Amino acid sequence: MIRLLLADDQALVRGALAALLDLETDLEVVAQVGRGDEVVEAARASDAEVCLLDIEMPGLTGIDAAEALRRELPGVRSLIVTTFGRPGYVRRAIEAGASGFVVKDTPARQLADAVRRVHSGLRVIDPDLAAESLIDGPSPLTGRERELLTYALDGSPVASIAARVHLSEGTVRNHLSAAIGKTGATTRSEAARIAHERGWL
Amino acid sequence: MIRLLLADDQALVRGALAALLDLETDLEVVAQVGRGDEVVEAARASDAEVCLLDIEMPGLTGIDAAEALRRELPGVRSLIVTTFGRPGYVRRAIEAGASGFVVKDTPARQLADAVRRVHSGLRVIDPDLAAESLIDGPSPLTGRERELLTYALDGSPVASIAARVHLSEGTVRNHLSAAIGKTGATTRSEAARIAHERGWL
DNA sequence: ACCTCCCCGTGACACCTGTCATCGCGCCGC
DNA sequence: GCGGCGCGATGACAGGTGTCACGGGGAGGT
Repeated sequence: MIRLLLADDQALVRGALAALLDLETDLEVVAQVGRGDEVVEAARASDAEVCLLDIEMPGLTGIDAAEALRRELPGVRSLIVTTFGRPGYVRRAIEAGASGFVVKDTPARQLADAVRRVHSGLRVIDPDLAAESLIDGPSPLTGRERELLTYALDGSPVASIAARVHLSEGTVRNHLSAAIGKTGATTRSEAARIAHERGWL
Repeated sequence: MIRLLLADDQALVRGALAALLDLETDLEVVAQVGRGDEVVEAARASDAEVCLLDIEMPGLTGIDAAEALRRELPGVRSLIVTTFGRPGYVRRAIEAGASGFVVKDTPARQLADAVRRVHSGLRVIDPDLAAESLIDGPSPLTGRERELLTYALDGSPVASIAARVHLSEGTVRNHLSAAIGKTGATTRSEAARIAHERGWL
């Protein structure tokens, strides 16, 4: 009997996944949480063996939760199950110690298998995503560029970004100009969108 | 026995919802599709009574699918089940003839109840969303403004938008300026983001 | 020590953008 | 018929934006 923890902020999806996995005779959902910062505690309390983690969650990212799990409960394995197959996510998930990475596009019947493989110590990574994350490599953005791009995501003017980070307007424009060059964009908001799609933020 | 059709582009979620709903003794999932433009055909072939429709799907929006269902198979009721509780979505869903609107945040056990109510002819609408969609009213955007905002969503410069719709650069700027005023934004990409969040696109 | 890279800043320049006033056209509704 | 409104367009202007050249400082590697 493999003991599972589910973490997804959408209650309906969480409950549905639980129903799906409980149909398998060798799997048992022993905990469900809706926030990333409740994962470690719930995993400890429920004595889970494998944690299915969504990435976009309040409190803590699924990737950060995987890292916390590796640190606090090294015996527990994590499997990232997410909507977005952003190449950068795969890389960061693996670096965070996750044992698997599947997108929510995969057929339902393959999920249980993925769980079993992860439980037995194997790595499960969506092959298309693995290839994609290899070809465009790691993020070329520096720390500042990444930060400023996240602030540019909503289309704020440079002046308000500069105020938020306590920097000169010129400096902000310089960093963003560099980011625009690295993403192949022509506008800061286009650059922000591209970086976001690739999981660089 | 209530006959259900599930439409969601994420295979895992679709399968999981099927598992969840099949646990109910009075419900039966008789069809599953991953595209909006396959809904009507599948509903007819499977003789479904209630259709659970996600909004964001390839081919056809869940809202448009609901409209097509009302036109082609008036006896079939639709229940929108979506990730995003954008106020404008609720309004458009109701106008398209949908009988219900729930977000994927709702507890799993309430979904089956929502299905039963819709099947019995009642309307099921998330109360918070209903209130929200009343207070900020219908979209104030004109057709052109809406179209240009969708092109502005990715942060394209005005010049490329103008080229795509075969309009003068000045005209595009005028329309976008109007949209910026109506959304309370200060930048076209901020306006695009706001309009998108409210379901005006 | 030297080089490289990231960070922060300034100044200047060309270009893009948002706003406004003003025009003409066509389509409704009253 | 006349006003209102959406649509397309032009011109002009202030201010925002992207780019480049050039500084200086600090951390890390050889």
